[in-house]
Amino acid sequence: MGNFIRPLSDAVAYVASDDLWIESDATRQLLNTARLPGMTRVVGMPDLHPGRGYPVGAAFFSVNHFYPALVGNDIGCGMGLWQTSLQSRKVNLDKLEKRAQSYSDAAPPEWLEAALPPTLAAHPYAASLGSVGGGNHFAELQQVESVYDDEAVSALGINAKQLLLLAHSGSRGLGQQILRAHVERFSHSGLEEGSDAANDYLAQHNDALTFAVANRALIARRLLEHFREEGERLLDVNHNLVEPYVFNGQPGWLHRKGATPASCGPVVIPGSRGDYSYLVQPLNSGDALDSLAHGAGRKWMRTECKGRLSGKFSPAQLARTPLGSRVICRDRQLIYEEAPQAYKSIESVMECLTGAGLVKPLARLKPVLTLKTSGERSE
DNA sequence: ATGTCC
Repeated sequence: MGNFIRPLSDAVAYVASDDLWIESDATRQLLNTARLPGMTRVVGMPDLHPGRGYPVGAAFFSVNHFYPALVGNDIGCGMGLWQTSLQSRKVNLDKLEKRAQSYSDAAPPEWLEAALPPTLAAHPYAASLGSVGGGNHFAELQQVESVYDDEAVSALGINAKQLLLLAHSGSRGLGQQILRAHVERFSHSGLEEGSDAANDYLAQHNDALTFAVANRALIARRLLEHFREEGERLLDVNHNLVEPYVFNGQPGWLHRKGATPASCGPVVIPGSRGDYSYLVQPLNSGDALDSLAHGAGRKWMRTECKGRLSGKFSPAQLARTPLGSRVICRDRQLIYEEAPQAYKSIESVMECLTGAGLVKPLARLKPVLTLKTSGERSE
């Protein structure tokens, strides 16, 4: 067990194995971030990779102060899973792909007007609701490929003969605006627990969490309506946030920067669009700050993907994956940035999580159709 | 990551 949770210093550890790809830049960022005042425990997940100053795929515990800059711009980013009424064996992939081509990521204003409750309709960022966005966000139809625990899978409300819908998105422009306003006043320094500035940030942050959960629900609702299917939400968890937490009996603040909570029941650890995803039951993981990987994690920087892949693959070729799934993405740059080759293998990440005793796999999910329909971007 | 720098 201890072999998979590896110490880097007194306060810092990371979950890894000999077969896992971890960039030295990422562990360097992990150690740097651990030096912030008040930081007492830092754990890198197996999907750890370098970010802008702070690494992605890690959990950070601090006392007395917390750090909005560490949470980042996408406050409330997370994963929602829906059971759909689409029968797996009846799916015609060509037809499904064609139907998805006519889906636009931005929700029509008249649709939003009818769909939003009054509290959300009045929100300044209401126009973003129901849209997936860019970067690593996606909506994906998945087939239940293997079930390892029938009872747990049924208890979640899953019908293994019907497709699942996984939505990965966040608070869109809202979180961006909250971070920008914070950094303008306080740069990257922390906020003192209980101060007016801290309470003000937390109020905005919590609004963004609610907004992000609603966004994922509206994405699912729009997609299900588009395919004329029914659906039911099975789970929804945030992996970018800061929350009160007690570590070794000491109250403080847990920052999740791409770190899925292990304390909210079963969750999905998604692989890249060309790889499997795993539905898992989290196990006790106080050593890992009650956190899990939030995906496979990047292997290549965004800026190097097109150069490494465009000579070998056309965008049309990358719209079909090794597992037979289809990808809808109108942004030619993103097709390369989000290619399966740019990500670690999900098996290598899962080996670390199971090896460290952090999860029990419940089912393996195979991608069928991945949607990333954000608009054209030239270069 | 982003109602993304016009």
